[in-house]
Amino acid sequence: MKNKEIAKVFYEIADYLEMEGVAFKPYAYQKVAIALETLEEDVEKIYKRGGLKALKEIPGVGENIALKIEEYVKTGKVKYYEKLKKKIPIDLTEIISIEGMGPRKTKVLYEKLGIKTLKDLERKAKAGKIAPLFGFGEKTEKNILEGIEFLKRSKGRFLLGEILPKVKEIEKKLESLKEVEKINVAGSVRRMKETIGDVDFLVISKESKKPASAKASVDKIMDFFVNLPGVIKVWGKGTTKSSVRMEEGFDMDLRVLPKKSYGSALQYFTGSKEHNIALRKIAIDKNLKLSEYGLFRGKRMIAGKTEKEIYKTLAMQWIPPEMRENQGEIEAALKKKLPKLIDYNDIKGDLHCHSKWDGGKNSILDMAEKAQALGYEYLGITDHTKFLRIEHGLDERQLALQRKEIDKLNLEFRRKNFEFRILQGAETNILNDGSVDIKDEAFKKLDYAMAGIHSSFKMPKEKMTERIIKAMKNPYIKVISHPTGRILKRRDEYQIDFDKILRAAKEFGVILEINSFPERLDLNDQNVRRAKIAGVKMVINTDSHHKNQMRFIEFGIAQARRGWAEKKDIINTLPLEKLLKFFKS
DNA sequence: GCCGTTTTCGGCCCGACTGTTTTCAGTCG
Repeated sequence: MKNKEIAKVFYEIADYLEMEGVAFKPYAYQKVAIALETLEEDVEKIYKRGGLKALKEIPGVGENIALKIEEYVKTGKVKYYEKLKKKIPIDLTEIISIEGMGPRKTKVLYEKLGIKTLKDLERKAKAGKIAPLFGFGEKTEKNILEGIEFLKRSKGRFLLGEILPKVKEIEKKLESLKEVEKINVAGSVRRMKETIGDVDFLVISKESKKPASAKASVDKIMDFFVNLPGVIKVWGKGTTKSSVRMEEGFDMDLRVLPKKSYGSALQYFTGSKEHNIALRKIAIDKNLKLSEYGLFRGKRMIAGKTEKEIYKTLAMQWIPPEMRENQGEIEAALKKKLPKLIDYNDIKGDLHCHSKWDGGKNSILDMAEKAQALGYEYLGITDHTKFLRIEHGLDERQLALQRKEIDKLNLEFRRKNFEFRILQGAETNILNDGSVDIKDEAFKKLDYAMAGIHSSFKMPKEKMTERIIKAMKNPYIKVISHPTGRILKRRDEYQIDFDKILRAAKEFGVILEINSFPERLDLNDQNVRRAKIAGVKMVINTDSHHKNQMRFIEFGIAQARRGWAEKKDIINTLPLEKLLKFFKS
């Protein structure tokens, strides 16, 4: 699947063109990059099936871009892009990933100071060479250094959302080998942590009586692993462990294990380290020894074939991987008081989705059909409101028109006896003074409303907290979307007093969102836990701007589980009627 | 560079914020 690679090239072309000050073209390239990223079908297949003509049917693809896609499919390169890159040979993507740096500033720094990489940038900023430049200043220089620090803190880690699809794909391939009897992903991927360092696969190879054939079997698996598409470097290849680097930049390990200690190895390699240390202490207290090879009494192995067996032998409940952070889960498991976590198929509907009305990719009907395919009972359309002009925010008149469309679709569903309902919500904007940007009359006609911060992120803590709480007091606001505003690997959360926010949420019956978007995951696991303890209800949404993003719900559920949330804590596990009642209360 | 239920040419990408500009350019959502 080359869609993502080509999208990346187009994104970079857009940045380069923007750097050159070209008007409108960057927009066209960006648009087509987004279209490619969310395209379900392999663009290479589309080309092979129908040539340039078929490519041009992709929205945003015209004559020129179709030719560039063709060129990439055929040669793996786009000359136009190579030319741009040659003219200004800098690591553009890396530099503009710093908050506050864009293509134009990058160009100035290249021309005046010869800055090509992040390293150059850091050196020059530290030497105070940037502040004196025309158009720059002390503050810009400071922001650049802070931005670099922030990037360093999250460096070497990848978003779960970026990695998991790839991991699942590889897992499937390995699983289909006839030499593989069992395979699992361990490590932080299995714990569904928001960011991932590297990926660990554990495998049992098919047992054989003859040592020679057993060895051949392992060799086969290892060969297959180090030759997977996308492997750019093989760190090592042995009979029990192989290690590779993928083109995306992350490393993967594969271990082949004996059947009898598979459970203890899975437990050990799933971690977290802190969880394992605490667990081993419990084993020691019972005069046992726990390692990746098994649970031992003296020299005798008493458990290890499965994870369940290990926890059980330690007189504990089995602990879901998402909880294994030594944050109290071990004590709870010893007392047999683990919460019954929300399950991956407990969600009855997605209550934060955007449609074509506000510049999303799909019509309301498209989104509804996807929701039905996911087995949902309802879908909440929550387009942006008017303050957000760039997102084509809807005004009161457009909301009324949208209501008509939704009512019509619902009528149609009823006629066909579909047990499905589209709800009309809105994602309104919390303005600087805490008011929201649509009139009360418009709120009254909605099924529910959300509010979120989309501007002025850098307010002082007190003011920002007050701003959000004022919005919560608005009787029409039922949900606060992405409550802390963080963007992983890019931006910290805004300054808020989260305890105060929780108290207000409880007092005014406002629901906090767990936004499933891989870069957001906001609330994060820690805040989910705090909200649960405070008795604040939550909702797990995807914030989809395209129907294919609705699958992100998995990541939100995972964060909820990491925050110990149960079904009863999450309002969109409710069936439709109960949900509507809840919104009315 | 793309697109057309206002257009095959002329629109698309708006408004707030920030920092450094004394009247505005760059960045972000």
